[in-house]
Amino acid sequence: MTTAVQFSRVLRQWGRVMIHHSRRDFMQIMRESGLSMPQLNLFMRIHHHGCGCNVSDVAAQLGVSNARASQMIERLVRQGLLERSEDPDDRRAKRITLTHAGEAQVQRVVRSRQQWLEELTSTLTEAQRAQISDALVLLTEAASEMEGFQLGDRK
Amino acid sequence: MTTAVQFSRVLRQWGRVMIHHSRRDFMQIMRESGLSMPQLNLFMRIHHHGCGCNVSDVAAQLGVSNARASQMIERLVRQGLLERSEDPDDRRAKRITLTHAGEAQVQRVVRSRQQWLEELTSTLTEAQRAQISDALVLLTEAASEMEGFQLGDRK
DNA sequence: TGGTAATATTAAGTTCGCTTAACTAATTAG
DNA sequence: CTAATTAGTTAAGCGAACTTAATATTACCA
Repeated sequence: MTTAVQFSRVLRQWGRVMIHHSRRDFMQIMRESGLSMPQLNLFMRIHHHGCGCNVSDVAAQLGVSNARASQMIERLVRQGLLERSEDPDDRRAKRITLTHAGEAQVQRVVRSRQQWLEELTSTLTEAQRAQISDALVLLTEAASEMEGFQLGDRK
Repeated sequence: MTTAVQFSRVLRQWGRVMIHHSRRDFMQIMRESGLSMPQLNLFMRIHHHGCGCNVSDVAAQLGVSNARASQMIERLVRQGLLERSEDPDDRRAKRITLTHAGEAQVQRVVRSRQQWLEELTSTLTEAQRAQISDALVLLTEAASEMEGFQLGDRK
C-alpha cells in the first residue's frame, strides 16, 4: 500500500525485463561465437578494466586462481583473441590486451544491448523520453552515491 | 546530440548498474551456498515456472538435453533441494518441485535483489519515487508491448 | 647482498557439464 | 492388440573448469 513498496515493485519489474534480455543476448552470442561464459566474461572484464590488465588482475576479477587465469589466457592467445606482452615496468608481469578479433567479440555484446534499448527508445514519444531520462538519472545517481560505483560510459 | 542518443545512454547506464549488482549478488550466493551457476539457474527457472514442472520442461528452459536435466535433478534430489514425484495424470512423467531447502536458496537470490533496491528506495524522496515510478511503468510497458514479455510479480 | 615475496607458468589430478546411445516403462494410434 | 511415441534414466566418454603443488624469473628490503 505504501508508495515505497509499490515503488520497489516497479523497480524490480524493470530490472527483471532488463536482466532477462541481457542474459538472452549474452547466451545467443556465446553460442554464435563458440565462446564459453567464463571466456566471454573475461573479455568484458578486460574491456572494462581498460588496458594494462595483468594475469593476477584477471584472476581476481574472475574470482579464480592465478593458474586458471593463466590457462584461460593461454588458450585465447592461441586463438588470436588476446595478446600477452611483457610489462616494461615489471618484467615478471604480463600485460593482457584484446586483439582486434577479441575486441570485436566485446562489441557484439555491447551492440546487442544497445540495439534493444534503441528499439525501445523508438517506441516512445519525445516527452516520454525526457521524463524517463530524468528519472533514470536520479536513480543512477542515487545508486552511485550509495557506493562508489563509477559511472561514465567506459574507458 | 539528439535526445534519442542521450536517452539511450542514460538507459544503458542504469542497465549497467543493475546488471552489475545482480551479477555480483548472484555469484556471492553461489559461493556461499556451494551451488553452481547452472544449478542456481535451475532453481530460479523452476521457481518462476510455478509447480508442475517436469524433466523435459527443465531441459527446455535450460537449453540442455533431457539426459542432462535428469542428471542435474538427480543430484539435487539427493542433496534434498528438489523433490521428484510421479505425475498422476501420466505415470511416465515426473513432477519436479523445490523442497523447503531449495526454496530457501531461491529466496536468498530474490531477497538480495530486493534488498539493494529497497536501500536505494530509502535514499529517495516521496516525490522522486513517484516520478521514477511513473517513468519505469512507461518503460516496462513499452518493453512488454515490443514483444510478449509477461509481467506480473512471478508465479 | 641474500632472503623473501610477487608474478606467471606448467603439471597432475578432480569434478562438472554436456552429449549420444541404449534401455525401461507408460501412453497413444492404427 | 501390436506398433510407434513419449518421458525419463543410465552408461560411457569428452572436454572444460578448477585446484594445489612445483618451478622459474623478477622485484624488493633490511
